[in-house]
Amino acid sequence: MYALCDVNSMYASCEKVFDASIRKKPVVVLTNNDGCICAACGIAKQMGIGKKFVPFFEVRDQLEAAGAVIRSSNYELYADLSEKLMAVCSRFAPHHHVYSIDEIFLFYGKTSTYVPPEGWQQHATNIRRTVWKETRLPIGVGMGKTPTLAKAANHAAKRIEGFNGIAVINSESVRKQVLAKMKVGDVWGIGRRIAARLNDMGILNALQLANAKPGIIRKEFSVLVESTVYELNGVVKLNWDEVRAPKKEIYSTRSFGQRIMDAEQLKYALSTHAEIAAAKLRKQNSMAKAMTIFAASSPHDPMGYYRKSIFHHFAAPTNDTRLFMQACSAAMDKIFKDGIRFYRCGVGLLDISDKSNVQFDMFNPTNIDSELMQCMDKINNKYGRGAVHLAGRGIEQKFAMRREFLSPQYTTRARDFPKLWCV
DNA sequence: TCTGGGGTCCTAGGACCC
DNA sequence: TCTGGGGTCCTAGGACCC
Repeated sequence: MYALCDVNSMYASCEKVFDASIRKKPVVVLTNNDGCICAACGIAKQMGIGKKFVPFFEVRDQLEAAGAVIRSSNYELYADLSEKLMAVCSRFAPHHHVYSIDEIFLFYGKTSTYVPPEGWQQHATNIRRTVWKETRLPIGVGMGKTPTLAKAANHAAKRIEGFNGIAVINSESVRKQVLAKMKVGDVWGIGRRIAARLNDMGILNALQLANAKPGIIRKEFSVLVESTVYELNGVVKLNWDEVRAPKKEIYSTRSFGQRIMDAEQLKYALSTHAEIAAAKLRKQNSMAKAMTIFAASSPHDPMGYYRKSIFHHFAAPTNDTRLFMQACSAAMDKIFKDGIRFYRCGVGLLDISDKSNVQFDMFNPTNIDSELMQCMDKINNKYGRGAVHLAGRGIEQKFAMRREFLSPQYTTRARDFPKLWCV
């Protein structure tokens, strides 16, 4: 059995955890740089405001007229609450995999006969109640025989009337009931494009997709969509190891708070991304043998779109931030161009392999897992990202994010700790 | 002011080489 | 009858997810 737990409009819910005064108001959270809307609480959704990924400046007036509470992304807060959430959920199953900041897969083992003493329905209820009690985050719990069915159940838990946050697909009748009420585009792995083509073929809901002939789906689309068909029928195609497979590419990219036209600042930004991506790489115990480094103007820039990327090979697989930063410096000459209003930049680590499979290179000893990097990771994990960093990313960064509506750092900054007991 | 998210995986097609 | 390389590597962009 698989379970998927996820938080209802995570970012908006997090904003409500420490601020009781906004719990009954429509809350809308913006993306980095206050660019777009990325989350809206249930109340806001009911009012028809807060559509995901609409540019903020286009709907600002409408939101203010509706009396919405507007917040910038307070990523430190969400990450911290996410960690607590994952700790609670993971207590309930022998295996877990954190899938995103607000989603966790639970796996109860291959033996399909296992049922918890209290039964699946009650088990799911217990997870949901415990999470609410210990974190004050509302979650939906979906369970099914495959990851895709667990996802579908989770969708039903939140969207289909009568489920109230919990859905367990453990019989044919429930499976059909849930899938019949689910639009094919809401199935995990079916995006806008494929959904439109499926609709043209007369496949409108998830049950119709489940009943389609796998061979035909494979021919029309891909092996991936074919796997989805099997999974909807309870046949596991995405086994546990695949669900938690290490990443093959790791990126760190961001748009700037303000446009950048200065070479030094661009280099600092790229170095910062190298640092972030490298830490992610080490966290999954991998090494990278290649890297892509890019910077670009805005696609909306009246001067025209400029984008330049540089591909860099390392002599041997590495996870050393210093080498990644050197590659960024070397790429600068080719990427930077005077007069370009740089809007975003980033790096990607490619050609990734597991650390344990990497050979020590006697001519290039920097590829070994250095103690310095391990030490940096330890300090940063304990005191927060950037507690220590290499000088290459600059002391004074001028491209900080725009976060005009930031809530207090309730959990990560001493002076912002909630003081509700004084009220 | 004047605004437009971030991450991962996959692939078509161009550049380059022999 | 008509046609005329093939392989590798990188880049840009699409598709999907949250």
